[in-house]
Amino acid sequence: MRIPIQNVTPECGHAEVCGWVHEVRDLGGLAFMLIRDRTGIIQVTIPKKKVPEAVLAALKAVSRESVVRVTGPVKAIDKAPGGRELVPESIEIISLAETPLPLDVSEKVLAEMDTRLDARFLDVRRPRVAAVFEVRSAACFAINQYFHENGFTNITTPKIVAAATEGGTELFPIAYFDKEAFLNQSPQLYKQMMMAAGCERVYEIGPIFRAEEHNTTKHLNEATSIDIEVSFADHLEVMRILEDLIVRIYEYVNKTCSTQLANLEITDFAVPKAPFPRLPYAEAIEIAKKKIDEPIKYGDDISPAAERAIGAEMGGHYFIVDWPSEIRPYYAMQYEDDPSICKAFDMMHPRMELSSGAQREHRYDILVNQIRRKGLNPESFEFYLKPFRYGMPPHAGWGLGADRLVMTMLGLSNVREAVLFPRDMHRLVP
RNA sequence: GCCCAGGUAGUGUAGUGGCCUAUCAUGAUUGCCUGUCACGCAAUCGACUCGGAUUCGAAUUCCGACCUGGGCGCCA
Repeated sequence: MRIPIQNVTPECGHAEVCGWVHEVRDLGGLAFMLIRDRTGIIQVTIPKKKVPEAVLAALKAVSRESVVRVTGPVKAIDKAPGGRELVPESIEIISLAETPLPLDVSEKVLAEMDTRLDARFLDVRRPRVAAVFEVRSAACFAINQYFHENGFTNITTPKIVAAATEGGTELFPIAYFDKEAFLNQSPQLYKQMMMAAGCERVYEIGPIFRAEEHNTTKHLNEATSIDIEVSFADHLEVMRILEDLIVRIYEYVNKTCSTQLANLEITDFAVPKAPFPRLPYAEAIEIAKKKIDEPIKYGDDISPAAERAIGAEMGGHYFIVDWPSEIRPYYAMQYEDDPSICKAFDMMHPRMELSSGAQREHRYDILVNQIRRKGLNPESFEFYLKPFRYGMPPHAGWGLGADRLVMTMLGLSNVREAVLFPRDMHRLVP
């Protein structure tokens, strides 16, 4: 029976371990072989005069990163790493790795991102890389748990859609039998439709696709979005849900991922505190004006430099609220007393935007007017507008970038670090 | 799409016109070595992205292509 390496102790007496050959050090009459599985590394010590002929043959034939099965007695030895070692009765080479390797798993020489992504399967063998995806998995678990505890229904919406439903971003066209179709940029319209379906509280974690030719460390053409929509809620209520969720994710990672955080050399993991500050857009612009040189005025989008300047001032997660209606989508609800601003918000990490959301306009006539005022034709929105004519509750929601969440939580410099197989302008393989 | 910086052994690098038969590290191969833990020692192997131009001479300068990193723009 195979034992995970972290569970191998002298008390086991005898053990069988399976894993990858991390390193071999041959001292002559004595050799050391380090075996790694996802739980840890164990030293296999081979006194050449005392082990079977077949073990010597395997030692000679094996290459780094080959998969092996090793059996033998476990001994407590102070001078061995972890205080224990395995003396092999048998070493079976299950899968011999070719040499040389496309990158150095033992990290003596660090590879560049492009090289790493080309051989991602080897890259992820590095504990510090695996740790990112283990933390990402823990975060996903915390998210699912939070939503289930809070009465949300998990939904799955189509990723193949007929038309550009929101305008703005470029879509990827695909061949769909004899029709034109696209990869969906957002589940926005579908989750709103689920409000008309009476589901009241829905969430989805899924891929979104954007055909923008951007070339930055925080944009990808395929991203993972965490989306919610809540009936009978306003923007303030879904903002509370969002900050609550962020705190929950950080707490859960902090509680369950100490090994992974150690592998990532993160010693100061800080759980943010709710509530996050609410910074009106107009004030955000004033901060940016004071701190950076470029010309900024009310009504502009917030540039990356402005985002960083405001983030430095705020020092932690925060919301930007009360956005000008003209720079938010048609479906954002405007304030009754001042229609020039709307009930939309962005949730920011000091480094970048993580989420945006709003209370939606649920009143059919007003919504149609807002579509017109954006210069769009309501007739092409019929599939979206139809549910609003048959009993649509007031509702609000947001979308949160999962990749950026992991990136900012772990202080990664490039969003590609947080995605197993990132898709950008240049990369389609593997 | 624009701008900037790059492309040298499997990996990561040094090298600004001749001293390059190209540096160093890591790796691979072989040999020696009984407590390594980035083991050590010795030998060997392995590279200038592609095409064109300038020049007596190009890794190095110029032009073009392709590729990569970063910034900006774009990004419901």
